[in-house]
Amino acid sequence: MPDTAPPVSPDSAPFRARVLALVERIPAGRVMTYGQLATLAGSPGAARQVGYIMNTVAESELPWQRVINAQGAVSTDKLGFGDIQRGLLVAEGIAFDASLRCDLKRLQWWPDEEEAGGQTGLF
DNA sequence: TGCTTGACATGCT
DNA sequence: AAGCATGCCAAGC
Repeated sequence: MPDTAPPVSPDSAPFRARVLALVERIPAGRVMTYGQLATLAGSPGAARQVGYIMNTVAESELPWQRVINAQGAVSTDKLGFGDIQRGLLVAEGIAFDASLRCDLKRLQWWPDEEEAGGQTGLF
C-alpha cells in the first residue's frame, strides 16, 4: 500500500538537479549562460544559484566548463581557474576574442535544437 | 525559522 | 568601455 507518497516527482525535483541535468546535455563546442539555465530550470533570475551549484560539482564529470555568463565570458577568473575553463572550451572549438569573450549568438545552445534534429542558425 | 552567502544579470555613472 | 551598486533566488548554518 502506498503508505508513502513519492518524496519528489521529476517536476518538483530540486532546482539543483534540474540545472545539473541541463548542463549534462550541453553538447561539446556549445555553451549556456547562468541566466538561461536558471530560466530553463524554472526559476528566472536564479542565475547566481546556478553558479553556486556549479561550484559544488566542479569536480564532477559534468561539462561545467560550458556554463558561462551572459557576457560570453567565463566567471571563474577570480576563482583561479578561468584559464583552465577557457582552455577546455578552446579545445572544443570555441574561440575567444581579445576581451576573453566568445560569440554567444553563435555558440549559445538551446535544448530545443536537440528536438529540432540539428543546429539552428548555424551558418 | 530567519539571516547570510554567492562561478550572475541589469542599469546607471 | 569599464566599474560600481542593486536585485534575484536557492542553499547552508
